[in-house]
Amino acid sequence: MKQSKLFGQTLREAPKDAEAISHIYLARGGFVRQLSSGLFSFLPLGFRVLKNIEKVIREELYKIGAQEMVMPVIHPAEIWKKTGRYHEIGEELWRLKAQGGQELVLSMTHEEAMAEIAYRYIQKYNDLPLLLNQFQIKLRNEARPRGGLLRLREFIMQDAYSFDRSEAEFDKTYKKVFKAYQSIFKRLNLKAIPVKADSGIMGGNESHEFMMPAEIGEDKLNGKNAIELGHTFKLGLKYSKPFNIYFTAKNGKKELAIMGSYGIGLDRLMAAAVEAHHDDKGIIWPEAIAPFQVHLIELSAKDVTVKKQAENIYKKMIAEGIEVLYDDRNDKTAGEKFTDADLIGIPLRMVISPKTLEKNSVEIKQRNKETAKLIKISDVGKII
RNA sequence: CGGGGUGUCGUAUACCGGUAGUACGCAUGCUUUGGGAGCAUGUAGACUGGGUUCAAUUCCCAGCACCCCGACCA
Repeated sequence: MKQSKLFGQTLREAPKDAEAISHIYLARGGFVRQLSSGLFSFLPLGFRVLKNIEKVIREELYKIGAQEMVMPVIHPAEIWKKTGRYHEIGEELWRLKAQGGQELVLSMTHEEAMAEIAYRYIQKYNDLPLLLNQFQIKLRNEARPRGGLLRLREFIMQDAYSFDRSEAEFDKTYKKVFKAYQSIFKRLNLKAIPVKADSGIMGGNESHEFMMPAEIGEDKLNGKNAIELGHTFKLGLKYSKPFNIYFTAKNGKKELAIMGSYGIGLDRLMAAAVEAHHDDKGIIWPEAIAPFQVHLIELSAKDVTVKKQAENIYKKMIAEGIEVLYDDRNDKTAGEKFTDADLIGIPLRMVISPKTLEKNSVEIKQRNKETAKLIKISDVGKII
């Protein structure tokens, strides 16, 4: 991607409403744009991060056999009445009506919608165990959205649902997802401490929250603030019963499937990554989710050779499938390019200028390191 | 939902009961290019409604929006 064409703009000043460091940097870097309270648009840079987060989660869940699908965000109120949650949940559940009067709700989570599917398709012993996953919008009529992306009215959630034949089988599944979640947070270089939690309105037997210590967090962990990155639920028969999710066991008898659900908020995870990885100049993205792998910067002035070399390197990297943001802007000074690069936070910065070209080299610097070093242009391919 | 606060160019802000200013951005030109460049010329703004007043962006009231604290929270 050529930066001269990149949609979005870095800002010297954060919008005055932004208080959370993640909100400030994501807004200043041109990753997101607030539409309204708790509602954000993702600009190209932010969207790339979001998609990378999705990719990491997808890979880890795929490893444990999750199948991906997707369900609607508008549900008939009927299925929420079936479990009683239509009346248990207050204003946070958005309710609306279709033409003709059908009562609908906006999905704040998908247990009901999933149970409705499971009821139809789970029939025999061999249909289980089953683990289904989706990335889908969640809508919650929050009394108070806050902290930029930390608490939203609309957000993208990875939510997986498991169905098992016995408690023992479910325990295995639960542990597998639990481990997958730990792998996900590890790949994002986030410290996520699992703690037993109240399952709240989700019901069921037990749940675990994955908590990341952070000053801005709104949850408590050993008396300190923390951000909830994910939540896993042992739902037991809470949804299986009202939705009659029966399978025929080996002995020919009908038995209820045991259900679990597992969720990670992608937007919040993105904000948490910034909260955990930044300095006073900007974001330091974990490699796994950085919007680009390499930030190539040319400081050519009027030196056409530098420009040409930069273009060459850019094209080579593209050809090799390296995700590179190429700062080809002619009207920006070195200082401004560096400042933008620090703010945007791509893990590896590569500078080519008359100075480096004299030595047939480019300068590389990791965003999280202080020192830069020169490498030969011919060796650029090996570094990445 | 209770409490508090704030609404001025795209962004951050200043001042003010009587002509709304600055910086950044953006545009054009010239100069410039290793840590947010210089000069010049442009561009663009008072949340909405009502009240007080000769006159309201400014004071008062209401609404709306946003932020913060709390309650709630998958």
